[in-house]
Amino acid sequence: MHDRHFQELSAGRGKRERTRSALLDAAVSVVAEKGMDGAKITDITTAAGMANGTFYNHFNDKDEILRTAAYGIAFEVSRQIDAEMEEIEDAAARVVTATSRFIAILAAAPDWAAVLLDGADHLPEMRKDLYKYLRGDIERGVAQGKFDVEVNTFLLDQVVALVAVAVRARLRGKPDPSLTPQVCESILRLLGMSPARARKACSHIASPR
Amino acid sequence: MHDRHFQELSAGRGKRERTRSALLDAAVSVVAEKGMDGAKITDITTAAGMANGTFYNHFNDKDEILRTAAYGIAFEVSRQIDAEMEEIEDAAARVVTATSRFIAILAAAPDWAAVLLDGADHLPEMRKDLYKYLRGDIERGVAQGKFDVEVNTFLLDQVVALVAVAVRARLRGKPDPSLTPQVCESILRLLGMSPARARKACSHIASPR
Amino acid sequence: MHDRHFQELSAGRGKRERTRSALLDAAVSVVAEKGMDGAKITDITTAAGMANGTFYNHFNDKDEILRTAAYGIAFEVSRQIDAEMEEIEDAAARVVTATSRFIAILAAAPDWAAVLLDGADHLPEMRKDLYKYLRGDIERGVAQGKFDVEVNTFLLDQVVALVAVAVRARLRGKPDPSLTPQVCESILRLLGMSPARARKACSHIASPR
Amino acid sequence: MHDRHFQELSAGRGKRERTRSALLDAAVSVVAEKGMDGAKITDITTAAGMANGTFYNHFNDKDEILRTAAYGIAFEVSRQIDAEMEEIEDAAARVVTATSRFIAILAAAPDWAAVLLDGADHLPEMRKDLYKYLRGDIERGVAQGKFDVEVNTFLLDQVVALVAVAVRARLRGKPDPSLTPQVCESILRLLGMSPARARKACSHIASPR
DNA sequence: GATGAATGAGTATTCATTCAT
DNA sequence: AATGAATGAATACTCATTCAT
Repeated sequence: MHDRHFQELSAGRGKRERTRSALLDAAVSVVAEKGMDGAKITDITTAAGMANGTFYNHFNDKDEILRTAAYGIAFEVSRQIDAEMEEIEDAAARVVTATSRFIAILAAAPDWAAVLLDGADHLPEMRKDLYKYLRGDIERGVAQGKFDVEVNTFLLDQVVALVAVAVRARLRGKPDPSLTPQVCESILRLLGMSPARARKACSHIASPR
Repeated sequence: MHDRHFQELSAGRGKRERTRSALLDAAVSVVAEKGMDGAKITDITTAAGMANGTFYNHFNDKDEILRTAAYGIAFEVSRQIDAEMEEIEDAAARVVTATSRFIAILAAAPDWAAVLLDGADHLPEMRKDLYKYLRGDIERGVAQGKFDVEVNTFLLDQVVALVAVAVRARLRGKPDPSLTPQVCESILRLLGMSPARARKACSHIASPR
Repeated sequence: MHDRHFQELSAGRGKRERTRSALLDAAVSVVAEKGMDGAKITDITTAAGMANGTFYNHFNDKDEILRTAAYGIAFEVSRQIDAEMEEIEDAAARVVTATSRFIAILAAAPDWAAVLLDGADHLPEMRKDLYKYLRGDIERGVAQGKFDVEVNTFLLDQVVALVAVAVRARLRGKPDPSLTPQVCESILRLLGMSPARARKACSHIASPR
Repeated sequence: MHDRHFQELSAGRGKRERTRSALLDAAVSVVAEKGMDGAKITDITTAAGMANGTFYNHFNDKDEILRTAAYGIAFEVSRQIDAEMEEIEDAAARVVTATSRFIAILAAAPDWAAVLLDGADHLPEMRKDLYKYLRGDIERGVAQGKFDVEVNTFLLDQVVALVAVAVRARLRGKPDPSLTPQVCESILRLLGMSPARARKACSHIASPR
């Protein structure tokens, strides 16, 4: 959520940790601007206000810092969403909440969005964790009789793809309050809810900002 | 559908055309292997069995050849699908046919799939054409009372994303006959059909290979 | 004096000669535009409306065509000047006439000027012929008691340099009627005439155009 | 005056400066050997005993290093000549001294001569500074009644051309003690002095080496 | 002879990575 | 640990020249 997420995490820890975190934060902002392929080591160290050689005191190569940054962000986003979902029982509500919160968080932190979207392509392992949560909620919905769908990896891929479309649209254009409800409805339809119930389940969402 | 698609198109034409086509075919196979960013001019000319300088007799830069290749493939795929859809009136059947044929064609020509998937990211104009067809069929379905959905760009993005997920899954794993029906069902659900009708509309599909 | 000087020379001769001449004329205009270093074989053949391979049926390399073109032009310019000087006896008048005619001819044929100026740098042998004429006139002037100077190669270099400065100035700027008289005066001064006599000897010149 | 002029200037300064200077010195010697057009980045770094990539840590392109080198040399030459001219009042003596010192300096540093001669063609701005000094001295001579000439850019071009001829001659052949007096006389004649006075004003010059 | 496609050596430039200070 | 200069492999692109048709 913050431009200096990693530095905040390492506050109080040793100098080494702080330097490392500054590089991670710099990497995030550079990737947001230029993409993972376009990000150069020099861009990152410059953004961090350091000499380029410093990079290699903390990371072995570009891949390592990008992976670390992407995982760090994915972890933080998961953490935030988890926290807000603790008390929600209804599976449809859980899916809707997770989706809308996910979009809201990334809308508020476009740099993170860029890193996660780019990371999803370049770092296939990253999806796995995400899938665990998602699968749980969907299976819960099937058990509750709310969803009518076969739960498999391919389904999860589809759901994630829809969320990604929404995030990308959110990044690209100006805020559109109907975007989040739309994609939530789509997901619920995908999971087997009728259009009417899907709409109802999404009616209370306010798209962020 | 063939590894030498462009060469076949140019068979009988002059030497210049044949060389150009050989480069296009080489580009396709290189992109399939390394992606658009990873494809180097040298890779392409080597794959085509030519000197690197020859490339520049036919294209100005990587972008030009990749764009040409991607459009050429998109055109051919569209042509094939179009031909098969001429007589289908029912919008749901049209969507299902287009989707399943699209997946089938790309499953049989994985190199093409790679180029189109990569091209969809790098060549935004390429989506536009695709969208025109798609939008027509979906609007027809709404008019027919089959679909219950607001037709906008964001919706088209979602549908395309689902198809892309299917193609990617198809490329990645071994053939799974349930994959195409699954994604067709998902799309129909997205468009507002009930799970039951969606399933029925997809029941006759045989996933390719 | 003409854009197609070499073609005119070869008119009536065989096809081979005409093609060769077309290349020479093309070379002249390309060199005028881009300089000797900047002129590419392709530029020349394109300007001549031929395929690039044709070039090598007539010349071994770029150097050869440029040298041939430069010599051809130098020869033609010499010829014209010579013709006009036949009857002039007075050495000062000869020098003034040769200089002013030289400038006038090149002012009327800027392409030739570019080739000769560029050629003077790249083709040191070219100067030799020029020097023979010049030396004769200057020695005549010394014999006539008009000039007061030691005639050596270095002196000729100086005279030629002054002429070149005038031609360059003529090419660069808009016509200035005082330019030719000025440089003629300079040359006569260099050769040992008093400012007053030098001026008088140049007073009748009209700078070209 | 030295083969390592730039390195001497930067002696004692940081490593960065020293490397940069080594490249400048290398550039000077490469240009002396092959000319500005013929000088390749690789030639320069090789001559400096460095990897080619190092070049780009210090200069953006060939133009930048050549311009820097040419200006650096022009500055040093100007500085040396200026120092020796401070107390000379007589305009003719100033012109003669500047000219003969200029030739002497470049005769002792042929690499510099090559760079300045080439630079005069490629870097038109470089002439401007030179012209300022020259114009001042000539106008002074006119005011003193020593020179009889109209002072304009074209005149300066002529004077500079004569000096350049002398430098080139000096570079080409073996030392000729009469060369410098000769060109000085020529210049004074050009400026309107009589052959006799011109000769006298140059009589004391000893051509270098 | 003319053609023009193919060639490949030559050159500039970028950038991840190393390493002496 | 931090620095930042140096490195050199990788890559795009140009263009004189060759040669089969």
